[in-house]
Amino acid sequence: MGFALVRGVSADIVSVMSTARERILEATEELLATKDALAISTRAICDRAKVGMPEIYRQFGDKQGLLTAVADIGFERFLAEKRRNPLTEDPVADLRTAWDSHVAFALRNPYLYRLMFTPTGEAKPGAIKEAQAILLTAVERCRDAGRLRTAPELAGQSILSANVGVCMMALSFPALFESPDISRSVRDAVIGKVTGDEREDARIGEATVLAQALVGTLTGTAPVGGAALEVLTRALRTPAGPSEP
Amino acid sequence: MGFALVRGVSADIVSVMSTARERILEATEELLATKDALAISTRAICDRAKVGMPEIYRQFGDKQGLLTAVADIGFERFLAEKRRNPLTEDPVADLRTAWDSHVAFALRNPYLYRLMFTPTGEAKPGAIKEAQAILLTAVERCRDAGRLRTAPELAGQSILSANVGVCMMALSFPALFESPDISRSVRDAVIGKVTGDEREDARIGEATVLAQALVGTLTGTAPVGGAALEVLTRALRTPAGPSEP
DNA sequence: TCTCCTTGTTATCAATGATTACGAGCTGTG
DNA sequence: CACAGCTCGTAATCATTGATAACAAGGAGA
Repeated sequence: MGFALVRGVSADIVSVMSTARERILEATEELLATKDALAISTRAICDRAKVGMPEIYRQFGDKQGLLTAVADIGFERFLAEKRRNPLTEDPVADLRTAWDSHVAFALRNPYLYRLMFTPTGEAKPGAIKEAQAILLTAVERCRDAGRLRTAPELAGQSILSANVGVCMMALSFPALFESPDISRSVRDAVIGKVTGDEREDARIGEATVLAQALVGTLTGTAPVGGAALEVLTRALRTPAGPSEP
Repeated sequence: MGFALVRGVSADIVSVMSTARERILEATEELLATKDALAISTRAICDRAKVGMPEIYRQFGDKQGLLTAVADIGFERFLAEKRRNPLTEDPVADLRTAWDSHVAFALRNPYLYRLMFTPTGEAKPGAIKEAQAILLTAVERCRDAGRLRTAPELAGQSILSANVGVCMMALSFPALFESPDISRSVRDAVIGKVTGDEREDARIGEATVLAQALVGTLTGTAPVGGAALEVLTRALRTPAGPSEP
């Protein structure tokens, strides 16, 4: 507790000669591009940030504190990247592109990603809740479009868990698990299950209506009409049948 | 390279006064029950194992080497537990119980699990391939039962990735992600997608055959026969139609 | 000007991973 | 039996690293 104030409010020259705190964060991020978080020494950070060792502890209290702050910044980038993805009129497709952008981020920043999603010790980055919130709104767009089978919270948690799993395996065992096929497979499975697979729904729907119409007509209990008639006429135009190979 | 031999072949008294190597491994596992792997000091291991510091380096060359060996032993336990699961006549249900046993293991041995599935640095435990192999045979049992839509390798990789993701999120963010619902949701999504959801397949299959028969009959291009006839008569016996609410 | 706060420097501590040197004790061979 | 060779244990030592303490420099505001 007790974050040091940044020299009053006169943080104008920041972009030119950034404050010590920012330089430390930046240096840590740069080192994270090549090394694992725990393999980075505080001295290396201080050298690169041109600050003395005590500065880290004055600013972040702890190495853990510094790493947690870096993880939060990582989440900020992560979420900013997701927010840049334009929303289309198909919320389910938007879920899929969000998944792909998640995977791309992980593969592009492996060490940062591990720091963000597998924190060590007690200090968890708080920004994960924000990620969850964004995912939740994306899922709720599906619900509002009538394309959700599950509770939105559960859907979001499921998607995020599976997404992280694909990334972690790709990072930990790249030789065995770094394949776009795996990502696509799991992605379509989870998203498909949660939102209801469009094509299958359509096939089930059409075929079911058709069958019901047939039964109704043959048994004389219900005449063919409405939706059943539409499907029936469409089926008649395509002699191969409503199902595709 | 160059694992030290264990004092000839006279490793009989092992259970009474175990060898140094075994004591070190055992001590590390015990400490892993409460601490993270990187938070364990080699001295603490040596104290508990009643060996001197050089013994670790003589046996494993490195702290990494020791941790990798422990991870491999962890995989051994992990796989032994899976092998104990009896196989039923439903290979898909077996996949689900394997998933659940995986999650249970992770929650029971959090630090060991993290060491196994998110190794740091270059040393990866080789036993992950064994885990993959076991999962592969389980998947192939599904294929042999005609219950697989995907290539077995891809199916196995997908299931394992998603399974690890659920566990890692539960361990890293227990407050937000340690819920059996999430595990079940992702499990059924991935396994269902890979093996084909039984009920949906049935519905699609029946309805499609029925529709094709109808079209064929009405257009005169193909008479109703064989499977279509069967489905048709069954449908006629259940006026509510083959689909359920 | 004087004082307070921030920042930078140096030195230092304790813990830790890793290694060397050396000796005790057992094993197998001549 | 004696000797060489190996495993194993002990102690001392190094370099690195996380973390602090002590103190000086320097600017902002009363």
